[in-house]
Formats: sequence, structure tokens, C-alpha cells
Amino acid sequence: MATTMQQRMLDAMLPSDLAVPPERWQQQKSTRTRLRLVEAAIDCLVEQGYAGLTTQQVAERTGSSRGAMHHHFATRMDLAAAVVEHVFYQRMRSFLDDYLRSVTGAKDTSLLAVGAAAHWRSLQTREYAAYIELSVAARTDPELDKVFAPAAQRYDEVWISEMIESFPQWEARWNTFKLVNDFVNAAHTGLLLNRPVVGEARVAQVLKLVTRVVDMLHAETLLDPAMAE
Amino acid sequence: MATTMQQRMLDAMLPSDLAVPPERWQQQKSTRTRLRLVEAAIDCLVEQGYAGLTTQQVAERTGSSRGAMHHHFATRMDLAAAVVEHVFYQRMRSFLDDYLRSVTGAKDTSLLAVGAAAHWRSLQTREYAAYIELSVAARTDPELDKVFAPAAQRYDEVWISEMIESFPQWEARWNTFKLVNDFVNAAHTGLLLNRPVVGEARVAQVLKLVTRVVDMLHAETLLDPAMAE
DNA sequence: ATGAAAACAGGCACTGTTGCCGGTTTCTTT
DNA sequence: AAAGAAACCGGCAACAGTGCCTGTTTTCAT
Repeated sequence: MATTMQQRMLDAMLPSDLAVPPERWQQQKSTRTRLRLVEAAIDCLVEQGYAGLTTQQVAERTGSSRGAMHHHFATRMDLAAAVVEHVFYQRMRSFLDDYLRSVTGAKDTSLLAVGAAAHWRSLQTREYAAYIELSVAARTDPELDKVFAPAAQRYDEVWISEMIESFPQWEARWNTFKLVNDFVNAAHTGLLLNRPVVGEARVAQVLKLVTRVVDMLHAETLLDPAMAE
Repeated sequence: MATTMQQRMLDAMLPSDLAVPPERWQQQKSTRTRLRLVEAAIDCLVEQGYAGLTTQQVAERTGSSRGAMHHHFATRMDLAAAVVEHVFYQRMRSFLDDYLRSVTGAKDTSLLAVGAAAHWRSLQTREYAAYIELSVAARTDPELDKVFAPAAQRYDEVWISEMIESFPQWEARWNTFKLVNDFVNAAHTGLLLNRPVVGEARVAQVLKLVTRVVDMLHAETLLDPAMAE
């Protein structure tokens, strides 16, 4: 079931570029440099922010020319769009890798805590740093938002539908399960943003609290806000 | 006590510019256009992000020339620094205004919930939107970070020290109180960031849960993670 | 009132970035 | 093998943004 779930989710998030494995050498070369460009773009994003995602920087990092770059991505926004797809795909991939590796042999009662821990680790990746940059930039850049918002929406929907299929034991308390997801996601996201200010020690404290809350929601110790009224 | 606290915190966060009320008309004029420039810069920040915070945009918005702009802020970073100070000050100000207004007549047991609600509202301001932009930009812009990080640190310290003085009844469980602060802050921050994707309904659900957790920490229903080992 | 100083205006040179285009090399097809 | 296509290269004009600099007007001190 595990690998099935992973495959389904990854397929749903797969950028169209990589959908079909290339056969011709030319296409292979093409997708390879395409990927190199996107990876370089992510580096730019992480190191210098969305404003630092410049065509010549990216071209320079890959070693290729700006002309090649233009061949694959006509405009800067085309590149950004590809980066968006790639980042969402990798985000789900890295979480699933971690979660499915962690979950082997874990008891059902602690699945949520394991998931929360894996989720927190998935935010420590350079892909997520790039995601943050894109997410914030999309708020003030309508062009980017036109690409980003649908991808984010799709990511959210795929996540939810897969959770429904993969955790049928939660069916009776599905609202609570969704709430846990949103809660952990929000808390971890905010924690990551505030980390530079509050420091590691306080981050660890809050993380423990979040996990505790998750466990209590699982044990129904906390009244279910989704049920209450 | 309330107004005393407000005054102390605001004084501690006050940008040096506004520390002494101007007497000369020239200084009055100066600080006035200075403020107009900073406000225009915030508008730029909110509408177009940190990359859109350009000297000519700001000058154009205020109606004055780029020369005038250069007179007050020699470089773009000088303006950004002033914006940072202003934003932190306003952030604390708007929270205190809201909190002290809400707290009148509230029972002691619900003070935390009232504070959490006020905190959430204080994130819905355009100043906080500007703060987000600066916060994220500072991660990849060392120059900006050199200004931003100390300000953020100072904000955090002022906040903590004032909480210590203003809520002596929490002295015995001070670690828990600090944890509540960090927890609410993280959850609300993350919630704000994820709002465009998850939508208002789910945001409201998580908000309810956060408040519930705060209440339980107050009632010692949740084991204190700060105490546990 | 008058010189000094501060607030303000507008222009100039410089840099970096974008989109595009003509030309070259490498691969594919037939 | 030869034509055609796809990958790749380097340069061009256009433009926006920054910092600085020279003036001009307004306010202050004496």
C-alpha cells in the first residue's frame, strides 16, 4: 500500500516534462539541461531570493549560455513556472520519502507524530526554501501568482484526496484529521519563519507542544473543534 | 498599569527619528516628508514586494522628487532601514492598541485568549504585510539582514521583558507563558502564510484549535513541555 | 536683512536585466 | 550522405534603477 500511495501522489504532482522517459538522445540531452537550469534557478532562489532569479545568473551557473537558456525558456516567467512545478513535486516527494521510511514498524497510534516529525524535516530542505520565496513573491507578482496559485491548489487537493484513501481508519473523524494536517502545517511553517529570531531552543519547545497537541487530538482528549457546532 | 505598559513598550520600540517632538518648522517639515516617504515605501512593499521598493517609485508616490528622497535617505538601504524601524514600532503599537482595548473588563482567565485574538488581528495589517516582505527578503539580502535582525531581536526582547513585568501572576510558570507566546505566534504566522491556499473556513478551524490549546495550557490540562525534562 | 544651512528639484553616467535575433553545432530522418 | 530540425552560442537595443552631482527655493540664526 505504501509504495502504491507514494506512486499515486507523485504521479499526480509530476511535471509534464518528466512524464515520459526520453528515448532519443537529443530529448535526453534537452531534459537534462532543462533540469540543470531549473536546479540552478532553485539555487538562485535560495541564495538571492526571487529578485535574484535572473536569466544570466541561471545560465552562468549551469555553464551554458543565455541563448540556450532562452531556447528552453523563452521568458523569465517560463523558467519560474517550471521551477514552481518542480518545487511542488520535490516537496511532496521529500516528505513521502521521509515519512514512508520513518513509518516502517511504527504503531498506528503514533502515525500522526511520525508524520509531523517527517513534515518538519521536509521543511528543512532547499526546495522548501525556494517554495517560501515563490510563495511570498506570488503575493505581489500577479504573473507569478497565475502560475503559483493553481499549483498550490493542486498540491493541496492531491494531498487531501490521498490522505482520504490512505487513512480509511480516520473516516469517522475525518474533519479532525484534516484539522490536524492544517494545524501542523501552519505551526511548522510559522516556526520556520520565526526561527531566526527565537532560536533553536524555543523552536524545539514549540515543536514538542505541537506534537503533544496532535497526540491529544488523536486520543480525543481535546474536544473536537470541527465537531463542536 | 495598562497605559504605563503601553508607554514603556512603545518607548522601547520608538525609532530615534520620532523620539523628540520637533519644534522648528523646518524639522517638522523634514520629519513629515520623512514619514511620508516611509509610508510610501511601505505601500511599495505591500503592493510590489521588496524588489518593488524602488527609490523612484517611492519618490513618485509622495509627489516629491528623487532629489528630495536622496536628501533624506542617501541610499535605498537607508530607506529600507527606516522602514524596518517603523514597521516594528507600528507592529507593537497596533497590537497594544487592540489588546488594551479588548482587555477592558475581561476576566483574568481569558486574558490569554483575548491576547491571542488581538495578536491574530494585528497580523491583518498592511504593516505586517510589509514586515513579511522584509523578513523574507532579509534571509537572502545580507545588507538588509544587518538592519533587520537586530531590530527583530530587540522587538523580541522588549516583548519578553515587558510581559515579565506586566504579568507577574505567571511568574511561577514563566516557561509556560513564554511557550504560549511562541506557539501562538508561530501558529498565527503560518496560518497567515497558508491562508491563500487553505481558505477562510479552514483558517477559522485552526484558529479555534489554537485558542483551545492556549486555554488548556492556562488551565494546566496539558502537561507542561517546558517543565517536562 | 543677509549669509548659512536645510529642504527640494532634476539631470547624468553607470550598471544590470530582459527579450530577441542571426549564426553555429549537433543530432535525426530518410 | 544530405536536408532538416533541434540544441546552443554570443551580441544587440531597450529599459529601469541606483548613486551622485549641480542648482534652486525655503527657512534659520544673528
